[in-house]
Amino acid sequence: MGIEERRERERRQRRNDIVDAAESVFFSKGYAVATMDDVAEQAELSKGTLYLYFKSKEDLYFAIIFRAHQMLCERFRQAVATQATGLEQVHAIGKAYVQFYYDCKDYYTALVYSEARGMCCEQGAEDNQKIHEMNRPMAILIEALNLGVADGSIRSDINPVETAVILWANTTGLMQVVSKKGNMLHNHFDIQPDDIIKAGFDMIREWLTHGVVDQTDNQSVDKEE
Amino acid sequence: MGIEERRERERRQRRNDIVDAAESVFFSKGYAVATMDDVAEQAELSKGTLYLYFKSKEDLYFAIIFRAHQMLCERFRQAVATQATGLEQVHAIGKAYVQFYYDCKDYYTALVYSEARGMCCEQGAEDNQKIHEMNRPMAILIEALNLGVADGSIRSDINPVETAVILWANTTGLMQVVSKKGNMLHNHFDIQPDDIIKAGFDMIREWLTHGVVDQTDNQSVDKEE
DNA sequence: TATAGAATATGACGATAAGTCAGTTATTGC
DNA sequence: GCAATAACTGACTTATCGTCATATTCTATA
Repeated sequence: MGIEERRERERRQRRNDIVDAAESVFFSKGYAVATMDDVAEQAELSKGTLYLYFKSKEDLYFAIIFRAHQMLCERFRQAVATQATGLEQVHAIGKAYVQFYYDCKDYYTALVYSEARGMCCEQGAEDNQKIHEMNRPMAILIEALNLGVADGSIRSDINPVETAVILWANTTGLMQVVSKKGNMLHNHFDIQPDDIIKAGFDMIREWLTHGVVDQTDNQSVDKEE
Repeated sequence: MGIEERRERERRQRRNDIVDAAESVFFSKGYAVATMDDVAEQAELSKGTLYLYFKSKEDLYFAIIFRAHQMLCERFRQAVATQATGLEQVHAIGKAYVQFYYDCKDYYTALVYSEARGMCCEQGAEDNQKIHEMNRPMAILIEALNLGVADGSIRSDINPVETAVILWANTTGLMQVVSKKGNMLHNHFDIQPDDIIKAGFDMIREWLTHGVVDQTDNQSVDKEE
């Protein structure tokens, strides 16, 4: 009997509809200002029903954050797929993160919110499935670094896991600064956000290739002394 | 007549007492959970009085954030004062930031809150005095980088302002990751937060000194090929 | 010293919004 | 058709921010 299955399917669908409504409301008014009544109205449901599917307003935001993670992951996967060497994969991941910021500011904000809350480890995500899902970006980065060390495009004296954490930290920090202080940097110091991002990426690339012997291209290879 | 002056002094004192009370309450219960009634009780004042000195709960938190900025600045100044070369000054600033995190977790949290809100430029700080004060850390960093380029301890092909922004972004990103995901990193990837911090600093140092000719010490100088 | 007026402080109250729950409606199995 | 189960509702409770009419304290002056 497929009734149970259909019920389950409809339940998932309804849940999804609620997240859609929440997204539209949270993104347009802002999470803090938006109310659960707003979401209920948008979803054409009563407020009580929302609480049958999500245990709190923040839990509902978690669902949006999870979507953001999945979207980012998908972009990372695509970025990696287009590049042959580990170094270029790492670079492509970084670019994908920046592009994600420009394309999906609201999802990016949700991601930052989750990082600021220290999710994807202890609270919020009870089941291991989600924990794994949320560490996926890091895993992709580690893979790319491993490949880079193996194919010789990245210096071999690094610890891929440590390096992945550092690159992740650098990139998120960079985007955080650009997104929150971009205007100030422009007004007070007369520098363009894009230049900052480029310089940050150059630094990483230079460091990752420090001491690497050139093979195919002569791009960003050390030539001193 | 010094009455006006005394009034002003007492007003400042009262304001300060309120911030003290708010600190004790916000830090022990957490900003989100703490209520203005809690603060009022701790300050031995009525809630209404709080609003004579601060226009909102968040405004009161701003005052704490400002204290945090001042403390961090002071530590940066001291860090710089103990070092002779620009490179070591930069390193000392980074260490001071990490130490600030370990010594003053609550103030650090307040700082992160302010950065996440994109303060120290548009909202929150109306007067230019405070804006300047809150960009001070960056200014100190730029100074150190300029010195480093001048004294030859730092490579000369960098833009000090851009570099300061990048180093700031890297370091805040690093500490953010360590503070929010430290446990996860330890449990899932078996790496120590301290190792991450060290590796991140090593990367910066190596990059800053890339191509620099050794002079007095042989620490962290390029020696490949 | 007595008092008008200014500065400061109070706490009950209004407004808003998260979260609950007793009751209603829809669906399913028999 | 009907009992049982699942899904849904919206009025209500609770919590807390911020306000404001009122009260208190302080100061200058007669």
